[in-house]
Amino acid sequence: MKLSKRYQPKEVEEKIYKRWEDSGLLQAKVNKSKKPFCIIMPPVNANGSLHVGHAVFITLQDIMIRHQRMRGKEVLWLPGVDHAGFETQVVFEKHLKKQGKTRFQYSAQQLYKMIWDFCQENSKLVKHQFKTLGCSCDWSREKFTLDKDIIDVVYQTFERMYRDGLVYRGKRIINWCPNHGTSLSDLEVKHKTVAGKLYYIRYPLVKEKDKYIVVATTRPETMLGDTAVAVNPKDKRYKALIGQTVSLPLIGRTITIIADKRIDTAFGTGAVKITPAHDPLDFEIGEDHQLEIINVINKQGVMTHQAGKIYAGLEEGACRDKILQELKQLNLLEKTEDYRHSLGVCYKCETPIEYLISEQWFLRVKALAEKAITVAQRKKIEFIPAYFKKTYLHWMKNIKDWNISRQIIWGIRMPIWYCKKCGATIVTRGEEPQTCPYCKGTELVREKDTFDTWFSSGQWPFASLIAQKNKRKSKHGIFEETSQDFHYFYPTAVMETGRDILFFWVARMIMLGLYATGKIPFRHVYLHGLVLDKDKQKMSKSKGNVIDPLGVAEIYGSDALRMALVFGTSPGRDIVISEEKIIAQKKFANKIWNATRFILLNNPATIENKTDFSQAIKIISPADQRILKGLQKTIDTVNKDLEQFKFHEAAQTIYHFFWHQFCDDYIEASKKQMDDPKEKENTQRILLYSLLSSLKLIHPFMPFISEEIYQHLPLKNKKKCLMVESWPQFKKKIK
RNA sequence: GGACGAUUAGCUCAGUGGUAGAGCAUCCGCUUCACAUGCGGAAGGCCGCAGGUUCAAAUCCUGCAUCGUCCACCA
Repeated sequence: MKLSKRYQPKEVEEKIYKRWEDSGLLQAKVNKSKKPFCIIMPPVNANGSLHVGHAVFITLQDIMIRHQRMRGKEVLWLPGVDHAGFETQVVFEKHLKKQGKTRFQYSAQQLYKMIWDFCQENSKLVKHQFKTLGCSCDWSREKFTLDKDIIDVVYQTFERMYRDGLVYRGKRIINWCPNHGTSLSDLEVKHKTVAGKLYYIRYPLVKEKDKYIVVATTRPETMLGDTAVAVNPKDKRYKALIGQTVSLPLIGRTITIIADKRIDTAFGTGAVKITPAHDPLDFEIGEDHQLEIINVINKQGVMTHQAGKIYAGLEEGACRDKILQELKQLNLLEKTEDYRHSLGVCYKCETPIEYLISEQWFLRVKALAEKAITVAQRKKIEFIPAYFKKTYLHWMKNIKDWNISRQIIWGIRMPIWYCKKCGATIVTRGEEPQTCPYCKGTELVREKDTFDTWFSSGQWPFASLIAQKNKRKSKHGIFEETSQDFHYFYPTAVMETGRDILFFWVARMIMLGLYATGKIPFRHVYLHGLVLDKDKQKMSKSKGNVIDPLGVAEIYGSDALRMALVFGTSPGRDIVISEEKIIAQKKFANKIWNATRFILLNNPATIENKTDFSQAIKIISPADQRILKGLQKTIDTVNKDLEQFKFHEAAQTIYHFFWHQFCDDYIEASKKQMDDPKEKENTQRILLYSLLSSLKLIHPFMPFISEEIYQHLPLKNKKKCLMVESWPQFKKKIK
C-alpha cells in the first residue's frame, strides 16, 4: 500500500465519513449490558449556516463521544435543529427587508409557511456541514423542535403546569419591543448606557399651592400616568409630607405622597413620581400600595387617550417636548441636568424597550428554581469550569416570573382557548376543544401567542429522547408515553454549550427537566467561551474577521480545524483562533501521515501475520524503553485529562508525544535498530504498536486522518473502523 | 452598585504548592534515503504590584491596580 507524500484531507474526509455512516456504527442501540453515554446536541438554529462557534461545540462533543465509544460505552449523540422562534423571525425579516418587503404584507399563515421553507433549506445545508466537520452523531434520531411529537411533549408539560398552578395569565408590566411587536423576557433586554437628561419637576401641594415636592425623572412624558409620588419613610426631608396630596401638573389629577423603602434617598431629590403602567419598579410599588394604573403609551410608542386629549396621538418624543415646554411656561421645571443612565433596549435591534401593562402568560419559577439550586449545591449537577456554579446560583436565587408568551407567529402556538360565552380559559394537551367544559359554549377562540422558544427548548433533553420511535407506556414523570431511549439514556451525561446561554437555556433546562421528569437532565454542564480572532476581537460579519469553518476545513482539513480549536484553550475561556494555528495543526496531520509512510515502508509482511503482535514486544534498547514508557505515561495522562474534561491538555500531550517522542526520538533510533537483525523485527513491532496506540488517542481529536491511516495498517484483527476500536491501555507496567 | 474572570516568553495561550511550558514568530546550521508542512541547535520570562501563610508560592490567603464579562429597579 502506498501513501502519497503529503496528506491530502480533501481526498480522504468525505470518503471516511461515508464509511462511518454506511457502517451503521453511528446508530445507538438500547443495550442494557452496556453503560450508556448520551449527549444531547444543542439544536442548531435553522436560520443560517454554521459558524466557527458551532465548530467549537462539534469538536468538543465529538471528542467526548468518540472517546466514550472507544471506551466501550453505548453512546448516543442526538442531533437537532432549532426553529429558534424569535431569532429566526428576526433573521427572516431582515431577508424580507433586503427584498423591500415587510412581515406586514403577509398573513400569519403565509409568513409561517415561508419561514418553514426557509428553515428546511437551512437544515439541509447545516446537516451537510456537520458531516464535513466529522460529527459522529446518530442521524437516525435527528429531531426538529417543531416536530409533532416534540410539540406534544411541550404541550403535555404546559398543560400539567397549568393544572399545577405554575402558569397564569396576568396583566402585568412587561418588556415590549416596539420594533418587533412582541414582549420579551427580562433576559432579552440588554442594558445600554446612554447620555440623557434628568428633569426636575415641581409637583404643587394641594394644601399649600405655593409649595412643591420636586421629583426627578428621565422620562417626563410618563408623568401623565403618574398615580403617586413616593419617598423613603426614613427621609427626614419629606416625613411631614407623607400622606399629603399633590396636584399633578398639566393634568390636575390629585395624587398622594406615599412612603416606600425601595426609594433611594440619595438619588435626585429623593422623591419619585410613580407610574405603575410604564416602569417595572413603579409597577411593584403600585401593586403594594394598590395604586391605580393608567396606560398613557401604547404598543406603537404613541400616547393613548388616557394621556389626555391634548397629548393623545402624539409620538412619545413629541409629547416629551410639548410637556417640557408647558412645564417651563408654568415655571414648574426646576432644572435640567445631563445624565448618563442605563436604558433597556431590545437585545436584537437595540430599540428602547417600552415598559407596558399587557396581558401575557407567566411561569411561576420560584419553586422550580429552588430545586434547581439544590441539585447544583448537592453536586448532582457539576459545572465545568466550576466557577459558573456561582453565576448560576446567583441568577437562580434572584429569579422572577418568566413571561413565556410571545406575539410572534414563528413558534409553537400555545394550546389555550378562551370561551366567548363565559370567558373561561381552557388549556389542553394540544387537542382542540369542541365545547367549553364550563358553559358548553361552542364559540372558542384560540390564543394567538406562541411560546418563548426557550420554554420549549428548555425541555429539549427529555423531549428529544421521549419523541423517539421506540415508544412505550410510562409511569415516569408527567408523561403517559415515553421511549426506550428516554429510559436508557436519561439523565444524559453532559450538556456542552456556550457560556452565553447559561441563563437562557441551561438554567431553564434544569428547572424544566426536574419538573417534568423528576430527574436532572444532565450530570455535567461544560461551558465554552466565545471564539475571537487573533486580535481578540469578536467575530462579526460587519468587521469582516469571520472565520468560516467550512472554508477552513476545505483548505486545511477538518482535523486541523478541530485540533486548532482545542489546542491552547481551556473551559469557559474565550477561544482565540487564527489561520496560523490551523496551519500548525495541518502540519501535525502531515507529520502523522509521514510517520505512517515510514513505518509502512519498513514493515514487511512478517508482522502482518502475527495475530497479536503487541504481546511479542520486548525491550531491547534504551530507545525501546523510552518509547514504551513514554507511551504508557501519555495514555495515563490523556485518560486523566479526558476524565476531567481537560481536552486541551490531552491534545497537547498527544501532540507532544507523537511528534517529539515518537517521531523525533524513536523513529530516528529505529533506523539504526532495523539494521541489526537481532532488533529488526522487535523494532518493527514497537513502531506499529506505538503508531496504532497513538492513532487511537488521536482519533477523538482528528478522526479523519486517524481513521484513514488505520484502514491502511497491516493488522490481523482489524475492526471495521478505528472509531470502534478499543481505547488504548497498557497491560504490563514498564519501569 | 454587585458578582465573576483575567494579568505567565515578541504574539496567542496552557500550567495552579516542589529547579518556568506549548504553538507561532526570531536567530544559527542542515537538499540526512517518512516528512523543508522537515531536522539539529540557540535566544527569550524577578509568572501585574504589595503584604501574608509555608521548609518551599507563578500556584494558597489578604489588599491594590489595570483589562474584560455578566448581573442589577437608581427613577
